[in-house]
This record gives sequence, structure tokens and C-alpha cells, in this order.
Amino acid sequence: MPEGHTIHRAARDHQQDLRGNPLRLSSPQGRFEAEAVAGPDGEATLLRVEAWGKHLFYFFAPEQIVHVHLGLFGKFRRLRSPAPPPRSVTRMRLAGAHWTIDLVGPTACEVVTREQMAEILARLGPDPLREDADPTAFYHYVAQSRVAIGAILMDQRRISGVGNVYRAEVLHLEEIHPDTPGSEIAPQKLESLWQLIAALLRRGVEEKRIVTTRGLTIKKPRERVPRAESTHVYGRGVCRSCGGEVNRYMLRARAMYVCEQCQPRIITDEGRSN
DNA sequence: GCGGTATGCCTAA
DNA sequence: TAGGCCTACCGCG
Repeated sequence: MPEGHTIHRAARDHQQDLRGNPLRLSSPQGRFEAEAVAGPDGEATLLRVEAWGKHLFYFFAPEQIVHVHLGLFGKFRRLRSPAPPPRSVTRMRLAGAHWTIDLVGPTACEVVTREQMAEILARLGPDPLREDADPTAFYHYVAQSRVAIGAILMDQRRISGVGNVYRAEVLHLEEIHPDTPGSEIAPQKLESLWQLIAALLRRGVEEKRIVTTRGLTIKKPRERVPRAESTHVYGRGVCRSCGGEVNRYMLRARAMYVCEQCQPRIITDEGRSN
């Protein structure tokens, strides 16, 4: 689940569910220092939740911040309060009057200072889902970089929030081969790539899942739709657009999916020597 | 029940 | 580049 859309949706939902009223913060698994935020009674008040890329920041009164990063396995569960006892693997439980949020399997769930939060943000590139996103630095970096665009999109220092599914899908939709060096991409193409990423991430926030195809509509909210039904190339054997074979290979230790028909390589003199 | 895999990312070498 | 972290799910038998 966790690319940028999941994180922003969680920020929105958790803020709506929990903000303003006292809640009980706990660490059923015992690996999160809940008492550093809540005190021994476990009570705390959530002021707001902020998302940046794949990072979440929960602000508690008066000056406490909990940083959450889901990593590959992390998941939230939303339960009606009063909720049943948490499972032993629950890293953090936020129990509000109406809703209880359980967090399982995150890479990070830790109390941070404002300075530490600033350090985390300083390592992150612009996030297309944020109102204040400024893609200028991303454009500049890509325009002068020989690094493959497929690698750049996964580098959270350059652009934050894109994960392995969106990477494959946006490059396919823009008809860019993942191995294309950044500097080979025309400025206009790059802008349209950014806009597409923003639009698809926004759609992901609304639909609570990654959907990059046009026609797909979910009939029942909980209906399980196979991954390959909602993508063009990711996780597929054949390209949804042209029916050609999808090439799967590893790029920066992650599986890349590309349709060599729809996404032709750009051959340049420099490119040939690489 | 077991092994492989997954939408992430850090560190050691 | 490989290994480690950490959880859930799926196909296999």
C-alpha cells in the first residue's frame, strides 16, 4: 500500500478521526515510547497530522511530534472505539472517542524533536501532493543528470512520494523508457511528467488505492481487484495499451516494468557508449 | 505449514 | 551490491 497517496490519505483521515479530543496513546508491542508523548496515564491530544512524501508527523500538545514511516510492510487499521484488544504486533495504538487507529509493521515510529523533523524534511525533495510543492529543484536536477529517470523517481531526495508502482506507471503513460538519462528528457516532457505524477497521486488519495487506468470503476468499496487490473505495466505480463510483452528487470534493486513498444529507448551518441 | 514475494529504505562493505 | 528490518498474503502441496 504505502506510496505517497497512502500517507496523505492517512494524514487526512487520522486528523479527522482524532484531532482535538483527548485520546489514549499506547505501545502494545512495547517498542514505541508512548509515555514520552502521553505521560504515564497515556492521555494525549492530537493537534494535527502532516504528510511529506512517505513520512507522517503527528503533532501532540504541547510540543511532541511522532514520526511514522511505513516502509514496505507498515499498515494502519481503523477500528470503531471501543476497539478490541490490540494484537501483540501493534506498534502504536491511537484510541480516540469514536475511532481507534492501530499501526503495525512500520519502519519508523518514534518521538522526534522539531530539529529532527527538520532534518528528515531536509532530505526530501518536493512532494507533488503538497500545496506548497515547488518542482523547480526537481526539474533542475533531472535536466543536468545522467542518472536514469527510473532511478531518479525512486530517489526521495529528488521527488518524494513516488514508489515502485507509480514509477513504472507514469513512465509508461508518458512513454519514457526508465533507462533514459534525465538530461535526455525535454523540459516540456518533464513538466508533464510532474503533472501526471501529481494527478495520479491525488487520484490515489481519493480512491485509497493506485489506479492508473481510465475505465476501471470499483463496484463494491471493499471489492478486491487484482493489482494487474488497475495498471498498464506494473505487475503485468502484457501491456494494457498495446498487448505487447512487458519487460521486467531490476533497476536499483527494485522490479521495473516496461513496455519496450510504448516506451522506446532514446539512443544518443552518449547513450550508446554507456 | 512453508517459501517466496511485496507499494521502502538504511547500513556495511 | 547484499543484507537486514518487519508483516501479510498467496500459491503450493
